[in-house]
Amino acid sequence: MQASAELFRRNGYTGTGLKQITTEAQAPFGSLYHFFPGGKEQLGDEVIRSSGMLYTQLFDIYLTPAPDLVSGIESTFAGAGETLVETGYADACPIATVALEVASTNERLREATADVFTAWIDKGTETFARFGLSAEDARALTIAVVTSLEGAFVLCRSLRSTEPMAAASATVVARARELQAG
Amino acid sequence: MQASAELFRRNGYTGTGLKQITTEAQAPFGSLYHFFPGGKEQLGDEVIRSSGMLYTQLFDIYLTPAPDLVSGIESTFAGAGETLVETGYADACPIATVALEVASTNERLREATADVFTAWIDKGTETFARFGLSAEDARALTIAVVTSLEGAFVLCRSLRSTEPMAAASATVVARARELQAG
DNA sequence: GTCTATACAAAGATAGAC
DNA sequence: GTCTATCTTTGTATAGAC
Repeated sequence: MQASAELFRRNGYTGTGLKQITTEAQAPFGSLYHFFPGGKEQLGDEVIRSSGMLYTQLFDIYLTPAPDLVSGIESTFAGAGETLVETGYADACPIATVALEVASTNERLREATADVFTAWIDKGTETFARFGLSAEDARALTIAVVTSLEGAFVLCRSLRSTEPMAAASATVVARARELQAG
Repeated sequence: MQASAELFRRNGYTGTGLKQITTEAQAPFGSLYHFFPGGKEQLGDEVIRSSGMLYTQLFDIYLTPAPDLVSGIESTFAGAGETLVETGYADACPIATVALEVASTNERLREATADVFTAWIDKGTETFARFGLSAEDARALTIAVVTSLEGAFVLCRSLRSTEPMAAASATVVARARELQAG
């Protein structure tokens, strides 16, 4: 399950074989179908949900303890950039690659990714509201953070540079200042 | 080639079979290896570059003729949102899915996607500079546009909603205003 | 030179031995 | 109940008929 998340994140859903997963996890092949009778799709579903939900806590790590909105956003993007560099631009969003792969091809998995993004947005909205934003503005800013992060991951991983992460950070900060000014 | 681009965009690189491509294109299987001796990787390389470079002209369509920076950006995001809705959230960026899939698994294709993004950034920087921004600011704003679009595609396709596109648009507009004010 | 037919490996899935 | 061995399909790639 841990190994699956890692492989899906780096190689995608269609790019990861079940044999590869059991080999990596040092588990016998048959046991996979014991724990996941629904096969690859059930495994994918559960991996998306668990690894996605795990990321919800990043809001608590980076944003909740921040002294103000702007510094919270800046440290979030800085943290994402560091992770990218430390892992050789491999580890980024746990579900982005899979989300794009399945969006038009597998409805069950598409819904799983949608549920994860929805959870992130709800959590972020709640967190940003504590900084004095209206519910509407807090939601818009959260979506801005998530979309900018996701887009930055695409460009950073392709270009092997953190420049897009910095540009994305400055952009969201500008929006945060604008919303905070009212 | 046209059919390949369509399939790669919707199903990804690993998710698209060569037989699927020749069937869709109503071409005999053998002819694929006649035109692409390098097999799937060469085909992928050429599809990424050609479909990616084709998108460069979107800068000329949406941004160049715009009366000002903000309305140009707004019409770009609005256009992306319309395309998404019209195609049932299938067609978005021609290379995003593939870019994430190959970023850590296929160096040749990763470079192809990087070359495309670099071309977009250079083209956008040039376009934005005409609106009076410094080269540095024009580049930062271009990267903001591309990352926000890419991230919005991820969320919009997963959630089947254009809300992220609207949030991304407002965010980039805020940054554009900030840069223009100096 | 085009294309059909096939080779060979790897995919997902299952049956049956332990 | 766990896992090995196998089945079927699908993938990429190629050889050879026309």
